[in-house]
Amino acid sequence: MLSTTEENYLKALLQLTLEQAEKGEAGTNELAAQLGVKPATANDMLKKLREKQLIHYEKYGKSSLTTEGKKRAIEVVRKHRLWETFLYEHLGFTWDEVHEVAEQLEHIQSSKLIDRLDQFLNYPSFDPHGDVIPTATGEMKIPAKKTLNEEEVGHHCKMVGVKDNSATFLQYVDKVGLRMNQPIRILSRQPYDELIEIEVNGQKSSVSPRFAENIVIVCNDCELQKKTD
Amino acid sequence: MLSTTEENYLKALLQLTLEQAEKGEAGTNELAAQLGVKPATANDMLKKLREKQLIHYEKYGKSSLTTEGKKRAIEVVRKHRLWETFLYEHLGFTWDEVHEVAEQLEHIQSSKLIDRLDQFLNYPSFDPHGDVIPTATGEMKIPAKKTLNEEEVGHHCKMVGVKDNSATFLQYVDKVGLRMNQPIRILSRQPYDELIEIEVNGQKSSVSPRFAENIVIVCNDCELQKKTD
DNA sequence: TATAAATGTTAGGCTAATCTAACAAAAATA
DNA sequence: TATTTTTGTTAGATTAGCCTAACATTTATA
Repeated sequence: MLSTTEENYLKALLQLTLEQAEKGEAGTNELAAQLGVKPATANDMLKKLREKQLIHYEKYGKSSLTTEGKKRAIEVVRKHRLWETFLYEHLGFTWDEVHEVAEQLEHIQSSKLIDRLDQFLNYPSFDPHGDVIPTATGEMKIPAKKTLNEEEVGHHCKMVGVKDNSATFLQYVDKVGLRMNQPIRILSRQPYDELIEIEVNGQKSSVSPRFAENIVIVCNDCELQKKTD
Repeated sequence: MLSTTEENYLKALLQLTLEQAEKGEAGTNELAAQLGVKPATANDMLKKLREKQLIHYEKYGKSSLTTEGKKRAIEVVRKHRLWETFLYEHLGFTWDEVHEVAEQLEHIQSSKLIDRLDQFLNYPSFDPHGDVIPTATGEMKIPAKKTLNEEEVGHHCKMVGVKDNSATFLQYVDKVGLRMNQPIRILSRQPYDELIEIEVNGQKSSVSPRFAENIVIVCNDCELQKKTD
C-alpha cells in the first residue's frame, strides 16, 4: 500500500505529464516545485518509486509513470474528483472550497467507500471544476472538442481554447465574460441571424457564429469517447 | 494542529477514562495496549501531550485528559460517529464495516466539513452502534436510563443492562432475542393484561411488566439531557 | 516485610520524509 | 567552443513515531 506522500508524488507526476502532453515526462525540479518540496527530497522519492516499479527514472533524466504508476495516480484523481463532487453537490461547498478538503479525502483507503460514493453521486462524469472523473476501471473518458458554434442549444460546455489569438479577439472574449474552463450554457440560437445566446457565470451574451467558431469547447452533455490511455 | 497519531492517543485516553468511570485516568501500559503500540512508545507520547497541555501526567502516575485535551478528543469521537452514520445511512455500509473507514475519516481536518455533514445527516443523536454523537459544542447528551416497562409505545430504545442477574432471567432475555445495545421497538401495550409487544431484529415478542421492569434501556426518541462533562 | 510480578521509564536505534550545503552534469549562451 | 546558468544529485542532519533491551518503581503476594 502506498503512503499519502507517495500517492501525492504519483498524482503530481500525472498532472505534469498530462499538462505538457508533448513529452509525457517531467523533470525533478519541476516535480519538486509542484509538490512544494526541495529537489533533493523529490530526488529521493523518485528513486524509491522506481524501486517500486511505479515510475521510469534514470539519473539526470526525466521521469514518467509506468502502467502501474499511472493506474495508481488515476485512482487518486478519481477519488479527489468524486469527493469534490460530493462536497459541492451535497454539502454546499463552493467551487473554490472543495479542493483543499478533497486533498485530504483522496487518501482514504477503501475501495468500497469510493465505489459506493460513485454510486451515491450517480456516476458523475465531471467534477465541479468541469474536469473529467476517471471511471472505476481507470478510464478517463475524454469529451470531444469542438467549437462553440457547433454546440447544441441547451447543452453545457466549457472553453478549453481559442483559434484566434489576436488581441482584438481575446479582448472581446474577455468582455463577453468567457474564461478558461468556466461553465457555459447555450441558451438559444436565433434562426434569423444565427446569433447564439449564451450564459456565463450568470451573465447573458449574444455572440456571432464568426466569434463562436473561434472558441474551442468541450461539451458536458455529449457522449464521451473512451480513451484507453 | 494535532497529528493523526496525537488525535488517536487522545481518543484512546478518553475511551479508557470513560469506560472505567471510577477513576477517570488510565495507565501507560493500558493506553499502549489500546493503541497497539509498545509502552515505551506511549510513554514518549504522554510526555509530548503533557508539553502541549492536553493531558495530566506524572512519572509513574496515571494519565488523564485536561479540559482542552478532552475537548479535542470529543471532537474526534464526534467526527468518527458522524462519518459512521453517513456510511451506514447513505452508502449502505453494514454495521460492522463502518468502523474501519471511520477511523480514517475522523482525522480529516475541516470544521466546515464536519458541520455540513452533521447538517446533511439532520443532526443525528446516535451512530449506527447506538452510541451518542457529541454536539458541535462538545456536549455529550446522555439519554436517560429507564426500564423497558416505563418506555412509551412507538419509541425505539436499546438494552443497556439488566436488574435481575439470575440465570433463569438471563436465559429468558436471550430467548426473546434481546442483546446488549440492539435496537428495540415498542409495538403495543395490551390494556387487558399490560403485556408489552416488542420487536427486536425483526422478531416480535410479548413480555410481561415483571420482565420489562428488569430490563434497563435508553430511549432513542426521548429528550436528551445535557451533560456538561 | 521481603520477594516476585507487574508496571513504567530510559537509552539507543530504525524508517519515512523532510531539509541545507556542496557538488556534478546538462543546457544555454556569449 | 568555453563559460555560465540551470538542473539534478549526494551527503549529512532533523523530526515524528515506532521499536528492543535494560533498568527503575510500584504493587501484589508468599
